[in-house]
Amino acid sequence: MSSIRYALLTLLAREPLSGYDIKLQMNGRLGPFWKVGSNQVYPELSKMEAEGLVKLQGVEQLTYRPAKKLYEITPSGRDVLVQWTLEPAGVENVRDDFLLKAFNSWLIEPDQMKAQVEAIRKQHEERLAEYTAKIAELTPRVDPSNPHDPLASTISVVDFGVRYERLYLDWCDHLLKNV
Amino acid sequence: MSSIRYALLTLLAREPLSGYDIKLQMNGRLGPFWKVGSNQVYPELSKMEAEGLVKLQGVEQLTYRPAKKLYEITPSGRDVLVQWTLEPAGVENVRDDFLLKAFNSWLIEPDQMKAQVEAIRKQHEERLAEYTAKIAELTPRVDPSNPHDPLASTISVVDFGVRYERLYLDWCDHLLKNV
DNA sequence: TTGTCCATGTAACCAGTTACATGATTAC
DNA sequence: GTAATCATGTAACTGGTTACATGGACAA
Repeated sequence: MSSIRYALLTLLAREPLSGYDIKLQMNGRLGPFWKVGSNQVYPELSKMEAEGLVKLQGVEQLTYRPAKKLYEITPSGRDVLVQWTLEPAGVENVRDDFLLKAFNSWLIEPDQMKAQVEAIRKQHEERLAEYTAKIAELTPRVDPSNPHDPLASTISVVDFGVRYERLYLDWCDHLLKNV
Repeated sequence: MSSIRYALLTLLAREPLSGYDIKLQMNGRLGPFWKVGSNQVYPELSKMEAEGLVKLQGVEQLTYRPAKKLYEITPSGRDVLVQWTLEPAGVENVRDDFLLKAFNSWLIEPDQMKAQVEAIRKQHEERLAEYTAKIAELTPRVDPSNPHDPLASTISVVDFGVRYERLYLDWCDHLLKNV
């Protein structure tokens, strides 16, 4: 897995953002993505600024509020991002505690397992609803004549999320039948 | 995400293993799981031994080879594992570099993206074949009369893997159509 | 002779989480 | 008066990756 560096550049390639904005976009649910903490975002932005991948576009100061530092991507930052995007990717392992718990289901009673599956199923149902709503919101705003519309890329990724949540629900149903 | 501690106990609950065996089982592909390095396994086993979750069952010494330390789970280790398995789980984020690259697809040419998708698709196809073979191998060995057969739990998890790889392939095909 | 397998382990480093700190403002 | 939001940042800790070290056996 690569550093969060590319995740930051990915968002900045679309629009100028502050560290705080980046945190919101990542920890909110624009796609089934990363989480980041402030301790990663702010130092990384400073580093990238020093390396010229990003530059301070301006500071928004609303008197009573802390100053907001808006960063924009530089041409060289964009190059680095494009370069990375073109590098071949590898398969990532799924790391999900619930899979490990399911692997241990033989240790517990079927009723207990059933309760566990139902609990996780509910949470994934909620995510599915969020992703579906997001797709419904974005789809009419895509410009189909533009092969470089970022929204189309966003939808592809959220679509992955929808498919993933559906798979999770199907799998849960399958477990419930066999338990 | 929880510590590898539970991953180690999960494997030891089924059979006594050495640190090396654990590494092989995890980094090989019994399920779509964790990877671990020796630097995590050996110290963690020592810690767990000190806490009485695990104990040294014996040492296998084949003259010319390094001594192999076999650990087995203790009743208290089993308790801890069962307790953890019964704790409610949360939804885990999918963290896959390729999703981030797909999110950047608007930055590159459709042809370049097509090549990227085809490359990752191939790798996921291979994984699917592995998982399918694993299921075919395990299924006839399950004891259906035993509701606590660990093999059934293993199959459930590998089945998740199969479904996941199918989803990935479908999604790739969908991308290839729209690019 | 170069490399891989066996089996243990250590060292150095990078990534990620949780918690804390500031300080004004708004909402309950 | 308590908590949340905005926006920056630091500190301490845990988790994870990569590389290295030993040393005999065996295969290309």
